[in-house]
Order: sequence, then structure tokens, then C-alpha cells
Amino acid sequence: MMEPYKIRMTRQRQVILEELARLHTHPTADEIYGRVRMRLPRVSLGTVYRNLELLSRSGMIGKIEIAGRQMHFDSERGAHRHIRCIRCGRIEDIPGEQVPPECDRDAIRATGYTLIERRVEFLGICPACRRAGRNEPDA
Amino acid sequence: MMEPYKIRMTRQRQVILEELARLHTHPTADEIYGRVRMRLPRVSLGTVYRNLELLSRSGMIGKIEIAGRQMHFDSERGAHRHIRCIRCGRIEDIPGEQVPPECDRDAIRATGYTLIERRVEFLGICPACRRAGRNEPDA
DNA sequence: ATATATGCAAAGACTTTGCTATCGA
DNA sequence: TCGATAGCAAAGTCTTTGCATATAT
Repeated sequence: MMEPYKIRMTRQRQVILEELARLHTHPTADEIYGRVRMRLPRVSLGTVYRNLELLSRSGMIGKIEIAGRQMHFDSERGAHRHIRCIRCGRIEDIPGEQVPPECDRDAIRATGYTLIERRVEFLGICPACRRAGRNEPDA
Repeated sequence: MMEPYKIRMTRQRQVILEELARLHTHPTADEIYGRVRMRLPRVSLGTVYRNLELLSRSGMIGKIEIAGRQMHFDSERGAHRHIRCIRCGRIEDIPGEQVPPECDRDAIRATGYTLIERRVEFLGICPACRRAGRNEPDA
């Protein structure tokens, strides 16, 4: 999708990848920064951002640009969908295949756009927030 | 979805609604601010943001929280989908009905979430950018 | 009359970037 | 070696907020 990055594997890059792979959540840059800093106390947030961007462009990690504000990252590659809790902001994977957008193609064609990607995002309330009786959006 | 807002119709609110309705694009807060300022030169950006938020919560306008950064707004209510140009950031409507997510419900149920909404976003390259030969993402 | 909204400006949240020293291939 | 990268800090972008005044109902 972009240039063919030839990545130089620095210590920081390595640790970022490892920490991301270890998490099974979809952390933000800041959360990753926190993890990485435990192992590389002098790492800078800028480095984390630069590397997450680079790694996602190189295809080694996923960048989840879900609605709202903050970006999230994902060590799992391959198409899969997410559901986000409107209350706490948590993002989780939805198992199962993406339904091919057959029926959508005609509508797209009418817009004149070249279709690149179809993203599906679900919004809901996660079990923890439901139990807490928090039903109003916050994140 | 939130409280039952009883909106007091101020001049600023009025003009924001009018300008948004007049545009058939999906402007950002800043673009709306520019329009509104032509008619109310002393309006503040804060007021525009506050009102867009309020109006969208009241259901009078739509807030498009599409991936990435900036928020966009929409005078059309009712479910419809959007396609965004990865090059110039333009957002357009896709005509046609939303396909009911029948096949998705089981997958959602497995997550334990209470499903509130399903959003579909298409990414592509708009005709103008395609003609300009700009195929790399930028916005 | 009075609860709400405005304008203004400052602060906030998140992300990017310029610069110089350092490091990996 | 030497171009890519790190750390640091400053700047940037978009959005929210505190406060005193003005306004809609």
C-alpha cells in the first residue's frame, strides 16, 4: 500500500513488537509505551509512535482506526472485525469471517470511487459495563 | 440514547443548522465554523463545537465518527453509509439500504456485548484523486 | 427572572516533528 | 561506514472547558 519498507530491527522495535504480541487486547500507543518503558526506561513516546506507524505501514502490525479519537494497534494481521464498548472504549475481536460485500459493490460503483477496503465496526456495551449498570456512552 | 434535550433555539444554533443543511457534504467542525462566521462574525469555535455536540446528541444532526482523526457532521438523519477517500479525506454518502446484519448477530452474541449499532465504512479513492494520479493515502 | 448559552482564551488529549547523537547492517 | 533511528522537547491539530456576560423562554 506504501513503499516496500526494509525495516532495520532496532531494540525498541523489537520490544514494541514483543509487547504488542503478548497483549491480547488492542492497546493504544500510550499503553504500549507504558509496557515498553518497563523494559527500556529511556524509550521516548515519539519513538513508539514512529515505530507503530512504520510497523503498521510495513504490514507487521495492524492499526485500528476506529471511530472517535485514539488509535489502537493490533498484532493480529488479516481481516477481522471489532466491537467497541461505547462506555469504556474497550475493543475486542469478533470471531468469524467477514461477509463479502457483494451486495455493496453496486452502490459503491455508483459513487465513482475505487473501492479499497470495507470496514465494519460494531458498537455495544461490554459485559463488565453492563453489570456496572453503566449504559451511557463515555468513551 | 441520552437525556431528552430540550433545546433552546439560539441564533447560533439556528445558523449552524441552516449552514449544515445547505451543505451537501459532510463538513468538519472547522468548516462549519467558517460558514457560520460569515453570518455571525463574532461566533466562537467553542460555541460551534458545543452546539454540534448538543445537536447530535439531541438527534437533530449526525456526527460521523469515521476512522482516523477529525469528526464530521451530517444534516441527514437516518441510517446510511459513507465512503471516504483515503487520499483527500472527502466523505460521501452511499445510496441504498443498509443490509441487515443477520449473519453478524451470532458472532456478536459470542462476545457477550449488547449490540447497539453496526457501522460500515468504505475506503476508496475518489474520482478527482484518481484522475490526479494520487493513489497514496494522505488523509 | 433565571437557567442556559455565548465569547474568549486557556487548557487538554493525542500525535507529529526538528534536531543531534547514536546505532544497526 | 553512513544512512536510518533514537531521545528529547517543542510544536501541531483537533476538541474541550472555565468564567463572566448576554440571552431565550
